[in-house]
Amino acid sequence: MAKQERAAARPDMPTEAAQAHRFGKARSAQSTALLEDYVELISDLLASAGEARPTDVARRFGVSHATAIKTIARLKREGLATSKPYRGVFLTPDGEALAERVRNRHRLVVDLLVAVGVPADSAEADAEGIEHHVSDAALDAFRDFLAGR
Amino acid sequence: MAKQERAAARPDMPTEAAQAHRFGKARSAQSTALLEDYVELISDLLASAGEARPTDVARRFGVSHATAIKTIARLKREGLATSKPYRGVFLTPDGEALAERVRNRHRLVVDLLVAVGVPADSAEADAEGIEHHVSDAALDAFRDFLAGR
DNA sequence: CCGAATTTGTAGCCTCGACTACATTTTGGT
DNA sequence: ACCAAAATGTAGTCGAGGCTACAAATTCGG
Repeated sequence: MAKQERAAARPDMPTEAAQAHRFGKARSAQSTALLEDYVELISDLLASAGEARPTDVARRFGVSHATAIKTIARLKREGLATSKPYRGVFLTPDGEALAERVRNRHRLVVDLLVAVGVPADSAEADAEGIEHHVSDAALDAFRDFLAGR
Repeated sequence: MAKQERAAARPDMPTEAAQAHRFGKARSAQSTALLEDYVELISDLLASAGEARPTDVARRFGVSHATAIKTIARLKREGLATSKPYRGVFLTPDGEALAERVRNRHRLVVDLLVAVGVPADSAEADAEGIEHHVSDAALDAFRDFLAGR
């Protein structure tokens, strides 16, 4: 956290609001993280198996099928996926676009982690948690860093 | 949420279960992220102002005081903080130790981001979300990377 | 030192993501 | 073609984390 701005001398400064905003950002990112993961996995399943079934999704995430179905319902509510009863899940154009963005970002994060010396398997696992919190500015920096070496 | 660690890791764990485990890890990290942030902020307030009051904590995080008080109650349940009615919050030794670890990790992440070219203000904001998902292996790598350049 | 403002605490409600248990539909083997 | 197994869907519960509204304690200004 940003304790660079010392509060001792000036207890109530604009930095405080900025800090609150940062925390809010980090928190709300978490609410979309699940949807991003689902969309990415569904996209993968569609590409590799031709279909995405709730049970497969559930198994991949290590959750119960009921949980997967509920989250898929949320995806549908958000306009990212479609499905008809007992017929598998598909992505809307919006869903596909999101999947693509998420995929690229994930790859960039893994590459960056590996580039600074994180072991490949750790990088893969860490990226899973990190990727949802990386800003566009950071992604640009990652790209430049990876290109210029 | 995500309080239950499922999909136990075994040597013969198939890749699918490994993936499920990674996701589970990322999810459960979220559940501790809030506690880490609170502990760090309380530690800062205690150091800079001599006391940590629920209202200050709430304002810094941009949440209602009721939410802050509930989370502080959880901190107490987890053995990280203590408080008596109307008398501010204090950290247990465990809480202080956690705050110290979190502070160091945050600094490392910010330094790493800056080192790979992320603008300082973005780095500070991004670190807020990222820091809770960085493994020890990655932190070691970050340290080496920062040292060797 | 007393009443008003501030702080702190409590209660009740909401959504999300997880679970289990049960019901229903589809699919596959013989 | 049939029945059993697998997949899918539904219902109800729980804790975390958020909110508002209200109640009680503390602190401050006059």
